[in-house]
Amino acid sequence: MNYDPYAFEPFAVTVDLAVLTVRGGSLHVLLIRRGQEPYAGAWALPGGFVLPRESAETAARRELAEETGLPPALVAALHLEQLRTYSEPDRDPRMRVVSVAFTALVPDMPEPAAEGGGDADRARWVPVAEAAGLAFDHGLILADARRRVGSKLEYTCLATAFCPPEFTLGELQAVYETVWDTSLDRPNFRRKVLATPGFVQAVPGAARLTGGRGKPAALYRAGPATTLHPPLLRPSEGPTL
Amino acid sequence: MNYDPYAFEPFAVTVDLAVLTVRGGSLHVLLIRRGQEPYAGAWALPGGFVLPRESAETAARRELAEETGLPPALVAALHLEQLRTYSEPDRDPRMRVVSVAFTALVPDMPEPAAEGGGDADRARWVPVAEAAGLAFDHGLILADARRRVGSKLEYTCLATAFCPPEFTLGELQAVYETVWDTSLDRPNFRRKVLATPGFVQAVPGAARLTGGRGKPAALYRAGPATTLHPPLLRPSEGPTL
DNA sequence: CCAAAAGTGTTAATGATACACCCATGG
DNA sequence: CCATGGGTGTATCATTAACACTTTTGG
Repeated sequence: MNYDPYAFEPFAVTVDLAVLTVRGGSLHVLLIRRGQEPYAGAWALPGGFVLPRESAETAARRELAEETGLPPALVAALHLEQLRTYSEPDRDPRMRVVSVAFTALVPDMPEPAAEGGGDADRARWVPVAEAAGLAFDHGLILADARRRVGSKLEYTCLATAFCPPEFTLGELQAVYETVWDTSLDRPNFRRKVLATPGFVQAVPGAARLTGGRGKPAALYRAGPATTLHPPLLRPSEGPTL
Repeated sequence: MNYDPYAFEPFAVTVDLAVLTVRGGSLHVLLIRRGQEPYAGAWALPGGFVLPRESAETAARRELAEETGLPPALVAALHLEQLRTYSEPDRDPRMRVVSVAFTALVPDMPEPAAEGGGDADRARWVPVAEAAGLAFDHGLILADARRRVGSKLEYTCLATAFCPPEFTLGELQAVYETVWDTSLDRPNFRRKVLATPGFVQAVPGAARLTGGRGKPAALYRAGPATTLHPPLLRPSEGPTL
């Protein structure tokens, strides 16, 4: 164990973020269009270098704020979770780059471009189904993030992170249906959610007209619970984590 | 995004391994006694530098083979899984070290010291209950590993990784009871395991005298399944992952 | 025969599934 | 008044949990 800082070819340490949201019935990911080689013109996950005095978590929030126009308050509060670290020697053609990948879940929001600032004009929400040919190994990272989010919905209360502060049970169900790409039985979903203590809390008296037509739906807020016991298993297939 | 390799203070990238086993009714972790400062004399997780042309996974197996006397065949085959990456700026007092932590599960085996070679004489199995005051942030890593393993037992077939190639259902149940620190109902455990296709496969005709007394138990091998559907939930508390 | 460990059976409670049905709103 | 989405009720089935019981071995 030799700790001379210059004993080895230096490693660069970066972060990459798979920021997911549910928009109009399909899962979207926040991508940046690359301006330089390699992969110039290709879409990539937002990310960048970890600075000498930063943890990876801190760097992830900083890069997200810099590269996208997302409001700082949202970036500070959003649910950020380590996915895994990607360290294949040739994942970046220029030098040795080890990247710590994170997953973040956000409610639907306007295009980041609208907010402006920094590199935000190159950031866009892209349906994951259309996110092929990403730069570096970002396609792999995105696939891992989807798998992870899908299985976390089963046994955690994470789905509320995809919803605005106040949401209807129909919206919450749409999150599950979008991420899992299945349809769920509404009455059963509703009972399951309401039977789990601390998953959601009713907002007294409030209601929202969802799509113009139909009965106004009651509003709920995310509750204090973080785990789902027993879990809400998706139909027929097994989680892979 | 500047990719000059020397633009930043260099980061060292290391791996740390939380290698767990079940021995005599309690969970043990493989530790190395440190020979040099800092933390000289303290126990630490095995680990070391990622070399310039290695992935973290490769480095983890190499370091494990070098630092402990574990047989190379076992090291090559063992279940190794990324836990998470620890990147707090001051986690190592000497320089900036980002560490990718892994968890490995192995069946009970002799003390690595007996096998000799390398630094193996400083490696030992220590009950996790007694593993306090570890070097660096290794106490945190170990705690994270325990949590992760506990919740993976719920929804994966991973428990067989703690068992020798052929094992009894009593031994498998002991793995669950040891990791979760609970007791399980034997008939129900048995039914659950046998009802999950591909979890275990009976070894025809074979039987083993477990503790001298009692009826000989049938032997099983790990099956091809990797996930448990529905999960085998531990009594009363929620997983944290 | 007794203790210990493996293995089988039975029942009640719990949770999941699949529906049928009613309510409130906009057009 | 009807289409649409929200919300309730209920019968049925699968899974779990609790516990009594039988079997096979060593001392």
